[in-house]
Amino acid sequence: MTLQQTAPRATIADVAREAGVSKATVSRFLNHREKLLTKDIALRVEVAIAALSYSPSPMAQALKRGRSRLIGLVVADVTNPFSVAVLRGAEKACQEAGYLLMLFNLGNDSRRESEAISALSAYQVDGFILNTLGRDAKAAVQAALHGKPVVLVDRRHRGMQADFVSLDNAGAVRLAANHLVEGGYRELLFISEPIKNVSSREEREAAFRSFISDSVSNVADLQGRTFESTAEDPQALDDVLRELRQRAGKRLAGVVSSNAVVTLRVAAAMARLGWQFGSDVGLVGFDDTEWSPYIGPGLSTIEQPTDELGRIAAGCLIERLKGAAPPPRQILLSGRLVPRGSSVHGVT
Amino acid sequence: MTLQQTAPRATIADVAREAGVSKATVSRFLNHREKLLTKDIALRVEVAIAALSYSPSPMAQALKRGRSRLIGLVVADVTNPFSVAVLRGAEKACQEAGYLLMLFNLGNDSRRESEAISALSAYQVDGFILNTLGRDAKAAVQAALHGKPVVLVDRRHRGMQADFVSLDNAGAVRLAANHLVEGGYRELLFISEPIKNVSSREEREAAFRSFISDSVSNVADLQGRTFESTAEDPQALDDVLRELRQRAGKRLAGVVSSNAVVTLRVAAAMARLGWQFGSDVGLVGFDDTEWSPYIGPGLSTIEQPTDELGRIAAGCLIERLKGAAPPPRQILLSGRLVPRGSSVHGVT
DNA sequence: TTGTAAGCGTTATCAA
DNA sequence: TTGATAACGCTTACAA
Repeated sequence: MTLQQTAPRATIADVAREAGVSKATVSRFLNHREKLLTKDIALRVEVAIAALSYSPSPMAQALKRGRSRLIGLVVADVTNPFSVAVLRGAEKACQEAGYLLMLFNLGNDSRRESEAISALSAYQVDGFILNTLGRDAKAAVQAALHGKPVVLVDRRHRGMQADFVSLDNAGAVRLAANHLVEGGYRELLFISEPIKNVSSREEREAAFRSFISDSVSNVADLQGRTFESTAEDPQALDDVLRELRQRAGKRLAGVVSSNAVVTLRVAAAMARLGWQFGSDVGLVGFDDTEWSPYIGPGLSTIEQPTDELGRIAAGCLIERLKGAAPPPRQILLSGRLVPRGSSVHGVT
Repeated sequence: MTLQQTAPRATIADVAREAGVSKATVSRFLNHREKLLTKDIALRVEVAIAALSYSPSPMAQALKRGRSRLIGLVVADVTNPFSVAVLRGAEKACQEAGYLLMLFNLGNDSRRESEAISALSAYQVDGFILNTLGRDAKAAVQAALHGKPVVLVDRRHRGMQADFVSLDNAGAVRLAANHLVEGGYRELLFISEPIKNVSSREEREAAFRSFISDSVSNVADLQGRTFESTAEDPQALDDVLRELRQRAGKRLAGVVSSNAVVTLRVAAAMARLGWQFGSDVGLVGFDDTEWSPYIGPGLSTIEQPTDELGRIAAGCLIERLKGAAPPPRQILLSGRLVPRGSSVHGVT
């Protein structure tokens, strides 16, 4: 009875033997190609490589070179559609550049951030793409990085010198809030997950408040508040929405939800209250998802260029891995308003 | 001006020097712990390790041992919520067992399957979790596997001997179709992405047809057909749905959609037609998503135990990596019906 | 232009 | 019980 009798991978030594040359020659053929190689020797090596269908072991190369062609991706929460979308863009760009992705999902447990980085670091990843809370002890993280290039996506880390790729949060919030105001909504509520220490949430909330205070000169009866929603207490939303309409009185009440997760919570609350988007409460939500068009009268959203974000993040990293060393950049991409029924009053 | 002056990782040699012992001793301390070690030497090593905060290089270990504590995950499409959910379960289980995940996304391009496997294989991954089309040339894939353990999720590969973890498709289809019948729906349509060569789709469609022929003895006016929907021609759905209601006549028309992607397409078509789920067309869709409750009157779904699927898949693999070698298993998990408004006639 | 040999950080074999 | 030493598969001085 034969078990799976798979020939082990051919090594550089095998190729050398097959071609009747030294390992060094094979290595040179692989790495320096045209330089320093006689035509016929090169040919013999090439043939041998093909014959054995040899390809070098990245592990061994990594050990020797100290570079692995691996990129570590740490994600706060693979469940978040935004993270997945970024992941997708990044993965694509990495593959195209011949890098592979090592994935570490924090499952929203920010304490595991340095654990993640150490684990990936141990595997000699050449660089990191971090889409994490950034709450972890900076020192620990920094240490584990060992001076490897990092690009931060969506969330800054205080005091970490690194490329940063993100949505233009301030612009996007203005887009959203302004759209509601133009639709006639006057009593606004910004709903976010817990804001403290998460840069993107802080930026969005701050932008919302500035928008309100900046606009109040033109739109006298405009008001705005913020509410932090948690997964543990979704019901609290019901009360908050009721209060919102109460405050609104005869004016129209509108909500800006700060990501898709929150949007879904709002949708749940609306369902519990028996209210309709648009007529009872206006809504513009961050993150345009595949399902946005089909909830209620269609959800108006701020579409993030997620694919671009992931791609650019990977691009920044790969550029540095190729040796470039520009000063840390901030790359802010604009969001796009996708208006649908949820921000229109008087449509059922 | 000091550049990032990070001390390089400590090596086993550093530890040996620090402790005044040989590398072999340190290695033994790490791998064989209690056996063959004098108390005080063990202590010295332990102290040295702590002092240098040393941890062994998995790369070097992989090179030496031929095992990497890496698991390769190949996903047909990270965009598919089902894949992400499985990914999440698998990633968790792997992390708990001390494995890291290397991710390769096919982006629905099945031709890259063997490319993916070779790439991961080159990095000495210890095993594979495959959630792929399984359409690729079997030989190429098989070769690249090099006899490493594999577990297939959701999709079988013809002639590949491997553990297989999946939803009990037949049972789930019966659950869905039967629910529609009990709700009074009589003219049924099973809508799937292109079926050929994708085992889960084939199984679901076959189960649907058997359900119809099995039930027709009890429910005389029951009819059922199948439609294959493509991303390229979503509009075709409109016609199909119109025909469906036409065929139904006075009977109620119901749809079973075979995954979340298809469900969304149906929702789009319904919106274009101005029809309501439940009253105009009944629906039960595979995959219970976060947004299912909020579309129309709520979408009735078949919930897959995705987390379990991922976790079990990883579990099977890890078991084999620990040396167990049971014959290939098939693990089928049951789906759960989540009834909502879309399968109830007469509710708006 | 090619080959020899050392070394990347481990583990495993053999002596001591 | 511990320590040299030789691999693992590769790259790179240095020699030839």
